[in-house]
Amino acid sequence: MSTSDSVHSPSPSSARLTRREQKERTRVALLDAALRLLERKSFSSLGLREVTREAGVTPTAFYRHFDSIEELGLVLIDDSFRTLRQMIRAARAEPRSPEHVIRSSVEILVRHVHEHRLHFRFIARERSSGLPAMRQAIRTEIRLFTSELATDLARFPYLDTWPTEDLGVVATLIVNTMVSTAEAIVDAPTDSREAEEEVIRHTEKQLLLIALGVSAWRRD
Amino acid sequence: MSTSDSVHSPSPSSARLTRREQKERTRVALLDAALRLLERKSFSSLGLREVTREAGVTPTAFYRHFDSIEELGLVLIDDSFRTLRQMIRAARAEPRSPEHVIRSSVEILVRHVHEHRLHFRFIARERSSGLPAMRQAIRTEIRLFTSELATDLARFPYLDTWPTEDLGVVATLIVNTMVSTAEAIVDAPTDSREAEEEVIRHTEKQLLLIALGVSAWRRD
DNA sequence: GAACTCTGTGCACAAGTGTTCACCGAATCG
DNA sequence: CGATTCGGTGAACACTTGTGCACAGAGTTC
Repeated sequence: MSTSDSVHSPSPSSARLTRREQKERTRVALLDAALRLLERKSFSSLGLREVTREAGVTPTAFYRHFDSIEELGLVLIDDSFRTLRQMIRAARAEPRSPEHVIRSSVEILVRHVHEHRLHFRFIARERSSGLPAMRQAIRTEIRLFTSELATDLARFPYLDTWPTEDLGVVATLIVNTMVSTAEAIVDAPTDSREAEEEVIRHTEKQLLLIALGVSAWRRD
Repeated sequence: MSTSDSVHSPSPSSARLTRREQKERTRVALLDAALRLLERKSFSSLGLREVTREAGVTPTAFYRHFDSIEELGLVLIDDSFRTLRQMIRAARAEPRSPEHVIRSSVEILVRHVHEHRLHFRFIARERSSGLPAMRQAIRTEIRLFTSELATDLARFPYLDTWPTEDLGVVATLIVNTMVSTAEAIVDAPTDSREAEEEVIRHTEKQLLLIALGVSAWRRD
């Protein structure tokens, strides 16, 4: 039990806190605790008391921050997708020489999955299992990402003449591949470097295959 | 509450039952009840009492059939994959003219998802969320399917010269696409015919794209 | 500095959970 | 037919859960 420190007795680093700071501190403590527990459990089996116990807070304190665990879950999804959007922005900012776009995209994905492992794990878990509200939120977020990718694709020469539907099909295929890759990395044991290298190699080949298919598409 | 019929008072169709029959009957009643509940809940939040209540049986009766709910879950996975293997056998038995292989494969997948909606839903849910034992079981089953597909691919002309690793990459890509499609269909509202038509059309295009990519692969 | 605000506490409660036990009645067996 | 087996019941247990209420004590405001 390492959670013996009460929230009331502040850590030695910060002598005294304003109320806002204090409240925010236990709020993130609750969110972190939940995320930590969600590494091993699914959200639907997550208990309010369980979270507060992990956070080192009484159950009743929970209600000062959230009306229910569902609400906390939605905040968690929001946070998770915030980091994912950061990733996408990073990927777009990258200087994109066409021949290295695949390698660098996969590299960025892998790095972000490692840096925000718990967030990705949580999304992967709840994507097809969670409460309807969560699944909906996740799905629309992924859909949004997909359509952004489609408009990005439309900027490439040759692809700019494609109908939007077909661009969407390609984008969906790419996103699905990326999602599978992310899930594979999250599920893989943390230490096995070579297993991950294999996943990366496979993903790059799959994306290359898709790219080849695209360039052969209307050549009949 | 339509579960008022006790298991003890046999349905009028079958006057008297042997003990084996009777036991098997409540066993499948438990499994069916669980599967029914799992359409709306995730397995980790499934309670023993909940299942027995839905099945119209006392909680203690459960232990006459399973040691725990986890065990019931594994049986459920087994059953689910039994139907999936049926599907694969059906797909392989189909006369496979190369130009229609995509259309017929997708058609078979869609039909089976509809006929065994609850099984597919269950697998989709627990694939990335369930207990470790379940996830492991599901993953190895999908992996097995993938490698079978890879050996099938190796029988095609032109592909028979490919290294097994690359065949595996292609097979994985195809299976991922199929899994995504199955999930989309299971999640879609049951009535919307046009939404499903769109999913089918997209899937076929994606598979065609992959096929094109494959045929362009070593032409550099 | 006094009055107030608010975040966290402690206690209580009803409801639900998994599991054990003795028991019952009908199918099975000698 | 009598004895036995066994799939079901019902009551009881020790817990855990979510939630409500009164209260404490530190931060805030006048």
